[in-house]
Amino acid sequence: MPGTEHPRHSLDELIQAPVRFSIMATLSGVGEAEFSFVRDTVQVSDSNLSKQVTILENAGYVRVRKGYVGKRPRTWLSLTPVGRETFSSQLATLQEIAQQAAAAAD
Amino acid sequence: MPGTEHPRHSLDELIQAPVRFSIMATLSGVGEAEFSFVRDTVQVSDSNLSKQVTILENAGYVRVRKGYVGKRPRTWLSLTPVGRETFSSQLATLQEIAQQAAAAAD
DNA sequence: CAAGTAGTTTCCATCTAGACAAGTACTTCT
DNA sequence: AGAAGTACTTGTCTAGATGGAAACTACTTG
Repeated sequence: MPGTEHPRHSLDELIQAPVRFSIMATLSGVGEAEFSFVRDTVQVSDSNLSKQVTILENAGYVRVRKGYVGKRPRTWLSLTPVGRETFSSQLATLQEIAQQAAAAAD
Repeated sequence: MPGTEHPRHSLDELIQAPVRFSIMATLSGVGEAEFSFVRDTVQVSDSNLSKQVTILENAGYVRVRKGYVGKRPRTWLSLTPVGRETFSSQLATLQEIAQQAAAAAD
């Protein structure tokens, strides 16, 4: 099908990056996760996670909730509905790219 | 499910990059493809494809065969067995991540 | 001989991840 | 009370990745 745009072009650049993809993937598997849980799961430094989360938050993909456990501050992260939708269509696009290859084989 | 490793850890970063992922996807659907076919399918410049293919070749994922059509030089690309295996497990991992995400959405 | 083909390589400009250091605002320990 | 620790946040800096444009290679064709 010439003239058709390759599905790669509809990938979301923001969550293409491995670290952000991983943060989204981690959050997609749970409802809400603590900052430290995500940091340990993705294996990234505090500062890096903090920065990437800010980017994701500004994009409207991640919700940051601050509260306390006892008297200590704590941060919880979760996907917003938009973030969840975006991540799932990113995965769908990836599958589409994989399948488009099979179609081209004819 | 705490304590369980998130599937994202088994993603290969080399083929996480959209252009390389797309090249692998294109090649996975065919036995062997011409350089120009891949270039047009993935919609990437000659120079970019040439560079990415070198990276994939050095990684052992793509085989580059040079020959002639008539008297003109031509390059064919194909996945090596390792490349094919790597790409297919990348897809399986993506699928797994998608399923976890869907499960958490309930 | 000029132009074209099929890539390849170089130059460059941009973008980004991630390390490291320091800062903030408390809380807890001694 | 003062020192140390907790839970991030922010600033600075650098190495590496990306990709377009243009020059280059080695022929072939008009």
